[in-house]
Amino acid sequence: MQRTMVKDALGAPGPVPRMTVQGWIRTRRDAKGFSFLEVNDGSCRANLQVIVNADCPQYERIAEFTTGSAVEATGELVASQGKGQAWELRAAGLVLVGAADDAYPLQKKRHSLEYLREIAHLRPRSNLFGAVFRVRSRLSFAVHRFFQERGFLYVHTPILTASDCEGAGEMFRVTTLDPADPPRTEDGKVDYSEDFFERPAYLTVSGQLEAEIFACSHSNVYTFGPTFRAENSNTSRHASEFWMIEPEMAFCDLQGDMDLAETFIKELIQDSLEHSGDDLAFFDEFVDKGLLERLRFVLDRPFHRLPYTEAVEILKGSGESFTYPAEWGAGLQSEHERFLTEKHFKCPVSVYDYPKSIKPFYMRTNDDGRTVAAMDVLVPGIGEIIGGSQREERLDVLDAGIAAHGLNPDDYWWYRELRRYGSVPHAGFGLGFERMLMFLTGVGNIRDVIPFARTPGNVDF
RNA sequence: UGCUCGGUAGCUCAGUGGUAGAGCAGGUGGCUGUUAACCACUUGGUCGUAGGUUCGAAUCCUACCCGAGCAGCCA
Repeated sequence: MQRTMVKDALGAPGPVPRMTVQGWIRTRRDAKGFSFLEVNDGSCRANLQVIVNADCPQYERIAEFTTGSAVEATGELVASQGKGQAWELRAAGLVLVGAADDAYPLQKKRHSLEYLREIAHLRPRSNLFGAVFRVRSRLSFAVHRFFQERGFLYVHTPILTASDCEGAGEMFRVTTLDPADPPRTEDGKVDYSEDFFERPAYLTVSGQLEAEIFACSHSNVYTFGPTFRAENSNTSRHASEFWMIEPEMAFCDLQGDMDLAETFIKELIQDSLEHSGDDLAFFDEFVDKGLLERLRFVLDRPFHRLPYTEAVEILKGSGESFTYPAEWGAGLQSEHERFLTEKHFKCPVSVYDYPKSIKPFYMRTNDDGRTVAAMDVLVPGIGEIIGGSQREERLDVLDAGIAAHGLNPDDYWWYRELRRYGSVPHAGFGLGFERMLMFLTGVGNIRDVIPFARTPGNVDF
C-alpha cells in the first residue's frame, strides 16, 4: 500500500484507478444509501471528499466515522459529480484507524482563538492553524534559502549563556541548584560556584554578540533559533520563547544593514506569495481582508527611511493628540510608530540614528556624538519587526560606552578583543520570526503563530 | 507590572433583582450528490471561586482565580 497525500490527490492530472489516502475526518454528510467523508491530512487546506456507497463493506458502520476520527480510504479517484471539488475518492475499502468520540473538542464550526489555544494539541487540525503552521514551515525554509543563496554562514549560537547581552531584557536563570536549599557563601548569598557552570547561567536573549565573532571570521553570517525573555509582558506581540533571525555582516555600515533588512522582508513576502498562496488566500478571506493587497503593496514600494530626529519632528507637527507627546531623547511609543507607518507614510518605515542615551552600549556612536547608528523597521499593524544597528568597532569608544552604561569591561573581554585584533565596521539586526508571520498571515496574536506559546504563567504542552 | 473589558450548556453567545435561554455539537426519526448539508423532536447547567447585601442574586458589592485588549519592556 502506497499512501497518496490529499494535496497530490486533489492535484491529480486525471482519474486514478486505485489509491489510498489517510487522514482525519473533518465532517461527514449522510445521504440516502451513501455518505460523504471530508478527509484532511494536513498536506493542504482542502479536504478530499470520499464517497462511501452502500456497497462499501464499512458502510453499515458509517456512524462510527465521526468528526475527528482517523481513517484510511482506498478506492478510485474520479471526477466529482458535485460542485466544489474536481476530484473525489470512491471508497472500495475503508478503515477506522482511530475513532474519536463525541467529546472531540474541535467541532465543525467557528471556535474562538482563545479556546483553540487551550487545546493546542488539537488546533493544528483546524483550518486556520493548519494554514498557519504550513506557512511557518515554508517561511523557515525561505529564511535559510535567502541567506544561503547569498553565501551567509549559518551559525548555531549558544542557548545557554553567561552573558546577558545588555539591554535585551530579563533573563531566565538556568541552574541545577536546589532552590529550597542552595549552597551559601559565608555572607549568606547563594554560592553559584557550586552550580553546574560554576557561575550564574541563563537562557540566551540574543545570539548577536556571538554572531559578531563569526562575522569577524566568515564575513556574512546569520543565526536562526529560539530566544528567551523573562519579561512580564502581556501583549499580543510578545512571547517568553520566540524565534529570532540575526544576520551579522562584516565590512558593512548602517545603510547596508537597512538594505539587507528591506530586501530580506520583501523576499520573504515574495516566497510566501509564491509557495503559500493557498494559505495566504485563506487568511485574506477569513482573517484579514486586504492582506494580499497589502503584501503586494509592500513588495512593490521602497520602505521609507528617515532619521529619528526627523520622525520626532513629523510627530510633533502632526496635530495628533498622543497620550505621550513625542520628545527628542525619548523612545518612540507604540502610538508614534503606528502613526508613522499606518497613517503618515502608510508603508514600512525604517527609522535610524536614535539618541545614544536610549540604546545599548554596543551600537556605533555617530559623528554628532549624541546619536547611534541604530535602526528599527516598523510595519503597519505590528510595529517594530526588526531592530538593528551598526556595531561600535572602535575599542576606545566601545570602552567609553561600557563605562557609561556601568558595565564591567572584564565581562566583555572577548567582545573587546574583537576590536583589538582586526576590527572592522560591521552591522546586523534581529528579525522576530513570529512577528514576520503575523505580518504575513494577518493573525493578530503572537500566541497563534507559534505551535506552543510560552507567556507569563503559561508553559502548557 | 498598570489600566480596561470579560468568565452562563461540550462550543459560540443572549439574559442586568423575581421559575436558567438560543444556535451549533450530541441523541432519535426523516429527507436529499451533499458542501460548516437540511427538517422535526430531544438530552444537556453548582451561571469562574469564596464571602457579603436582599424576602429573593447569573444579575448588586468585596476579595481572589482565569482569559483578553491596551500600555511599558522588545523581536
